[in-house]
Amino acid sequence: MQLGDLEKQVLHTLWQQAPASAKEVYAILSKSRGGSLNTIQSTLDRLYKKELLSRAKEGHAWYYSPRVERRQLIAKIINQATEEFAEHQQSGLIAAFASMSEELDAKQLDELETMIQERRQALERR
Amino acid sequence: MQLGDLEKQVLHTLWQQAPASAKEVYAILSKSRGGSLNTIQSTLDRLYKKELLSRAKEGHAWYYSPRVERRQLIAKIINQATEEFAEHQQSGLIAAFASMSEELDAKQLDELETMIQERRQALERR
DNA sequence: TTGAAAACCGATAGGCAATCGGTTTTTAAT
DNA sequence: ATTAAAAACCGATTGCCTATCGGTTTTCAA
Repeated sequence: MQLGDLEKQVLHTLWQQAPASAKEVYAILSKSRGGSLNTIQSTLDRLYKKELLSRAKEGHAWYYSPRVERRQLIAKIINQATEEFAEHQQSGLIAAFASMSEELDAKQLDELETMIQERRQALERR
Repeated sequence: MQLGDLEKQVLHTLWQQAPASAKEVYAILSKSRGGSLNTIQSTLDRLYKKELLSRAKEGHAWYYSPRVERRQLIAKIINQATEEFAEHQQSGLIAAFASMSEELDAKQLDELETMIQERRQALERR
């Protein structure tokens, strides 16, 4: 899943505001980067074909929405990275922890444990 | 940091066995994928220019070694992914956890906590 | 000194994001 | 129904990067 610069910007835009038409996305992004509406249109199309966006016709324009949440995409990228590089396949997160724990301080460890507790409770509640 | 297929294979090879010359890497990889020695040479060169490998001359050949550990590269990729996509910048690992915790079961949570404990002890020992 | 080994250089192919002009389709207003 | 505007769609182009490999130069050791 390789994403170009503009594709990322479009995704960010839609995570903030969706659904949105090409014109609307263009209105937002053209301020910072110029370019033409057509460019935005074909980028939306590419993302749609990559199944990262869904779309529905409303009036005469397509309205696009992200098909994955921000966090899901991050998770996907991490899983992919760890699959490709980790020695033994394990859950992406476990591999990530193994790779990154050296950089963590006590406070961050506390944070993680809090999140783990929350997750445990979510599991129990089922 | 975009890596092609062959570049990944070369990295894997060197993580298992380094330092190694182009010829040695070629000897290993040609079994599974054929190709020419020159291709391996230029791939090593590209990785060297990307500062993922170091090299030293021994005899008349360069001997290459990884300049980053496997886990460092994974960590780098994760940090990069989270920087690009996370809303608020936080430690890559914290963001990763927030993104991925939904997928974890009780056993994996246990594993993580064990690793956290280990990390705590490593911190204390300093 | 010379022949082999390896590095180095340059060209090419293939894939993908970004770009945008031009054409077709759709829609809404008259 | 007609038509003008809006938007989608199509296709070409550019630029970047990996992979590939032939050919040339450099290096080293016998």
